[in-house]
Order: sequence, then C-alpha cells, then structure tokens
Amino acid sequence: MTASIGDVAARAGVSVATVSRALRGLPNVAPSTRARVLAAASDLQYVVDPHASRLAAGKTRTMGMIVPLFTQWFFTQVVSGAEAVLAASGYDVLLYNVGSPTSRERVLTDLSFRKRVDGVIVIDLPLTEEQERRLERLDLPVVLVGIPSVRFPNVTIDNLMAARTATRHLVNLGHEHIGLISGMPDDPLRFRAPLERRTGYRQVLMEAGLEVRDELDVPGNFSMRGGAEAMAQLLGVEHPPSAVFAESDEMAIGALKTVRDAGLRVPDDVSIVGFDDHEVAEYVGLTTVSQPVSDQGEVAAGLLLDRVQADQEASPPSVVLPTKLVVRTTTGPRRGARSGQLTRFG
Amino acid sequence: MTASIGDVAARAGVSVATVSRALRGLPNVAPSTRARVLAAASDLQYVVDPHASRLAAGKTRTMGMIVPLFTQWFFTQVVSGAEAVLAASGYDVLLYNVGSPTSRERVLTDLSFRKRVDGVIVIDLPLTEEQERRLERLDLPVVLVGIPSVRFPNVTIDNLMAARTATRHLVNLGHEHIGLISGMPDDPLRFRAPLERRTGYRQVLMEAGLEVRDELDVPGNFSMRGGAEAMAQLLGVEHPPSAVFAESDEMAIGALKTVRDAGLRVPDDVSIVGFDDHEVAEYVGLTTVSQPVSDQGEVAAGLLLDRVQADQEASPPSVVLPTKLVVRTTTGPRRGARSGQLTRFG
DNA sequence: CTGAAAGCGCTTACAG
DNA sequence: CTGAAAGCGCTTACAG
Repeated sequence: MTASIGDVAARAGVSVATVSRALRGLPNVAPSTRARVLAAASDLQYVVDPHASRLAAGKTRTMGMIVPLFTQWFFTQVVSGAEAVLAASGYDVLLYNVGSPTSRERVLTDLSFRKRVDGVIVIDLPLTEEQERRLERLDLPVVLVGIPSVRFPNVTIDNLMAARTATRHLVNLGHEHIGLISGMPDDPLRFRAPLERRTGYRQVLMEAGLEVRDELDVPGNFSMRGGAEAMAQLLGVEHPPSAVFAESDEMAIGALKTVRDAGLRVPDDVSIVGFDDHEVAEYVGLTTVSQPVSDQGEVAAGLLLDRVQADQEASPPSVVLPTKLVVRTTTGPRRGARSGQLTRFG
Repeated sequence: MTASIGDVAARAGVSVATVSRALRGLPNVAPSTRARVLAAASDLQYVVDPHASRLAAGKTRTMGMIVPLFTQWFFTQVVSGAEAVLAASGYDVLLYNVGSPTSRERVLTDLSFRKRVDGVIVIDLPLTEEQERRLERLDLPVVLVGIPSVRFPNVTIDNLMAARTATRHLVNLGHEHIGLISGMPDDPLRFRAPLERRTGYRQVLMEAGLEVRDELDVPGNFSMRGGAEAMAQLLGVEHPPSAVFAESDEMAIGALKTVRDAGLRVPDDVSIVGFDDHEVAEYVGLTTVSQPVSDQGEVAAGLLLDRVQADQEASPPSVVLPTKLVVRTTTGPRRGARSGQLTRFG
C-alpha cells in the first residue's frame, strides 16, 4: 500500500542501496542518479520506515525525557526548551511521565527505554546510588536537570543561594516572623530542590538571630491549592508570620488568595515571595526568585547532543544557571518595624 | 552487550519463537517452559527491541499528537489527559510540536509520521479539504480535538454558545460598551475557536440592540502579554468599554494587569470575563467560561483506541463537551446603570 | 559511483 | 506445545 525503498529503487532503475545513499545525502552518488532517486521518491510519496532504519543502523534518532509531573509549569517549560533544540537536530522526543512512585521505580530500574532512545534527559528525579550506577552501565548518554552529579553532565541552579536571597529580602524588610511554604510533606524520594530551599531559609533566619519556628514551616505540595491551604494554616498559628517564602510561585499564588480572602492586605499585612518567575508572576505582581526555565532544557539538550556526537569521556560538565530576585508588589516593609531595623535592599 | 532474544533462548534452552511467545503471554506455551523463559529473561535483564518488534509485527504501539503550541496551558492539559489514557493501554506518545506555519505545512502535507504511529490526534489545527483527504487516504486512525469533521471522530466544545453566554453575562450586568480581546490578528490558518467566539460575541451585542464597534475588537494573540497590550489599546479609544470579553484566560489575566496599572478598579470600572477556566483563574478571581480540558484529551484518546482496536467503519462519533459560566469577582454591574436595565443573571 | 548480500532483532505462518 | 525459516524494510561493509 505505502511505498517502500524497493518501489523507489524500481522506479528510479537503481538498487536499494543507492536509494538509501541518495536519500540520506551521502557522498559518492552521481548527481544525475540522485536526482532520479529524489524524483522517484517524491512521486511515490516515499517516507523511510523509521523502525527498519533504526534497526539496521542501530540508532533511534529519538531522545527520552523522564519527568516527574508533566503538567506542572516548570516541567512543560523545560521539556519545551529541550524539544526545540532536539527537533532542530532531527531528533524525536519520547516523553516518560513518571508521576507515581511506582512508575518512577519501574522506569528507573527496568530502564526499559534503553533500546528505544539514543540518549535521555532526567529532570529533577533524585537517583539512588544504585540507580545511578545502572544508568551508567547502560552506556547511553544521560544528562540531568536539577540534579548535581559527578557521573553525568548536569544543569542546575543554586537553590540554596536563591532561597537565601528570597529570605534575606524579607529579613531586610524588617520581618521577624517569616513562614515557609515548602514542597511535598514527606516524599520518600526526597527531591533536592525543596530541601535545599528550606536550608537556605533556615540559614538566613539563624544568621539574622531570628527564631526558627517549626509551626511556621508548612508543606504546600507545589500546587496552588496546596499553597492556599498552607497559608490558611499559617494564619491560624499563634503569632502568625508577617512574611512568607513559598518555594514555588504556584504555592505563592495560592497563598495570596488565602490572605486576601481572610481580609488581609498584601503586602501591608503579609508579604509573600515566591520562586520560579512563573509566566503569571509578572501579572499578579508577585515578588519572586527568577530562574531560567526553558534555558535549562535547552542547555541540557545541547549537552546531550555533545555526548551523542563526540563521545569524549572528558569529565562531565556541570552547568549552574543564574537566578535573580525580582521585586514586585507582594513584598514590603513590616508594618510598625522600627525604621532603624530596616536595611536597604536595593 | 545488551541481551537479545537469542541470548534468552540459549539460556532457557528453547527457540527464539518460543521466547517470543512466552514473553508476550501467548497461549500454547507449557507453564514450565514459560517459567524458564521468564527466569532467563529476568536474569539477563532482557527488554525487547521495539524497533525490531515493530518492524516484524507491523504495529508501532505509538500514537502521535500534533499540537500547535505545546507550551500553552490548554495544550499541555489536553496532551496530559490523552497521554494518561494512552499510556494505560501501553502506547507511547510522540509529540509533534508544529508551532510555525512551515512545520505545520510540512507535517500535515508530508504526513511523515505515517510509518511511525498507529494513530494520531490532531489538536485545534484547521485542516484544508485537501489535507483532510490525504489524511483519510492514509487509512490510519485519526481523531480531532477542537475541529468538527464528518470524516474523523472528533471532540469539541460549542464555542459559539460559550461565547454567547459570556457576552450575555456582561449585557445582563447592564454593560453597553463591551470590548473583545480575540485570538491572533490574522492567522492565515484561521483557527476556528477565535472566530466562533467572536461570532457569539457579536450575535449577543446585536440581539441586545447594542452597537458593534470595530475599534473595540482587538487581537491579543492568546498570551498574557498580548492581552495586556490589547487592553491598553481598549483603554485608549474614545468611549472605552466598561466590560471586556477575552477569548482566553491568559489574555484576560494580561488585561487585568493593564486595568489595575492604569489605576482603574475591577470590576467597578471595568469588568472582565475570560475563557477556559485556567488553573490560575480561581486564584485571581477571574469570571470565565469553564471548559473541560484534560477531558478533551481523555475522550479523544478513548475514541482513538476504539478505532485502532475495532475498525468499525461506523460513522465517526462527534462528542461535544459542555461548558459553563463561572462567575467570580472580575465582573459586576455597570457603574451607574439604571437599575431597571439590570437583568438578573444568577 | 553502484550493486549484491548479509544482517539488524524480532514475529508469524507452517509443520510437526 | 515447540522449532526452523521466512520476512519485516532498511543500512552497510565489501567488491567491483
């Protein structure tokens, strides 16, 4: 029904080998022959069967991307950045959406993708020592996003410093009771980002001589709803915080709603700083730590292509992308702060 | 290096044909044999080579999704809904991101995906008569999202009615000058949704005896930034609108910012209604027309699986999913509206 | 510059 | 219930 390489060969009056070479633009094909083959292929609307081609050549022209939660804004942006770069080099991308712990386990342990991709990008998934070793033995190019590693090339941001900056901003505004809306309650997988951000938050409080109060550290599950609920909890404690650092913009946006629904004003009554610089942050005036998102995907894709093309076993590059504080309108000085306590912040 | 079916056969002491049958759970394999094969496969960490398998079997176990703009919220949700259903049935999904007109043209004309997928979902891309016919001749199952068709199964919403409802809501609140922030300025491809929504808007204005003013119809490119710019333009006309219908929530969110930055209040000075019920809409209090988004992907995937499994040539089903108006806090009565003119809307 | 042929790793009638 | 063998549609040394 649909034309195969043999049909093209017959119509062009050459062998299938020549068709294969002509179509792929290999050298050593006479210009006139190539023209005849191209014409025949076009007449027959021939497209190569990728499965046959990949089986014969041993290359898949496909890259895998393993992501924890495909619908979150951060992940869509990273995937999109990587996809653009990979598509430009002629690669398809196969998405492995490993939302559940079991699918995560299965993909990272079975490594069942190994015969169907030429390389793989893993986003944000913490790997056990064992999983890292198995991945390495595959000897398939692997690039990590958001996960530092000595084994694989990786692109990350400095979560600790970024969280310190966000918290310091609140301290500089005179806030003394500062809440934290963190990631998942107790994900057994221990994603790094939320932990590092919490550490940054605590460091700054301690350095400023402020008390670290456990009841001001509430999980928000990286969702708007979770952020809203976490904020409700924070408003209910004795001596509620006058400022909150949310570990993602989605959670910050949820928190914003809770504060306003409670009849309080932002930033007069409560200051909120987020993390990411989500597309919507600018539009709701959210102060946040901006990280380059689709850039992380693009850089990772570039590193992956480097690995595939030249298999230099140089030590794997680690790229750390910069973050910066973007002050908008959801943060302000603590009401009634003694002015002498207020440090300028830029 | 990595085990093939022959290795498993050797270790289990059977032929490759038996390994193939045992691993795929086909009948007519002695239980003891099957157990031996399974053990051998597990010992060797064998996974089947999908390219070889697909070449031999003629099935790809992969579905294609062709989407115009992968990073937009609406598309990520549809893709995610479809992906969940397809993955549950053991299908991989291959993403064709056809952002540019040229890539759109190429994919829809070359149909180069035809040998690598068992079926395809096309989202929102208007097809020419010629493209529809070529797609049909492929005799590959095709399901459309957002595109009515007599040829292919499709899932849509009633954009016209939904837009009428949104506009009627504003009319009922007493507004007489109602602006429209529409989709792309003049996309040569003529996506249907923006056109149908505009038609609904105009119908209601005319039915209400209100003037349809061209200068109140401004394109916003389906982005927050575009919506913000469109709103700025609307604020600059003579007799600016007291209410605006934005054809997407992203544009509505942009518009909201412009209104507030101008020192005006929502909804006291300007009412805004959006379209989609974007994840963030609830959190910014946006009145909008809610449409089931990931449902559209799920339903489409279901229709596609139906087609692949039973190739009943019954007339292709058309599923129309419901929309509903969600009134929140960005719409309110026109200031100074004569109360007699105000119709109840709740 | 071109072709004949082996081979990629599976699946699937066909025999037995 | 099991195996030998053909075949899926390509690519790639190897000859010439």
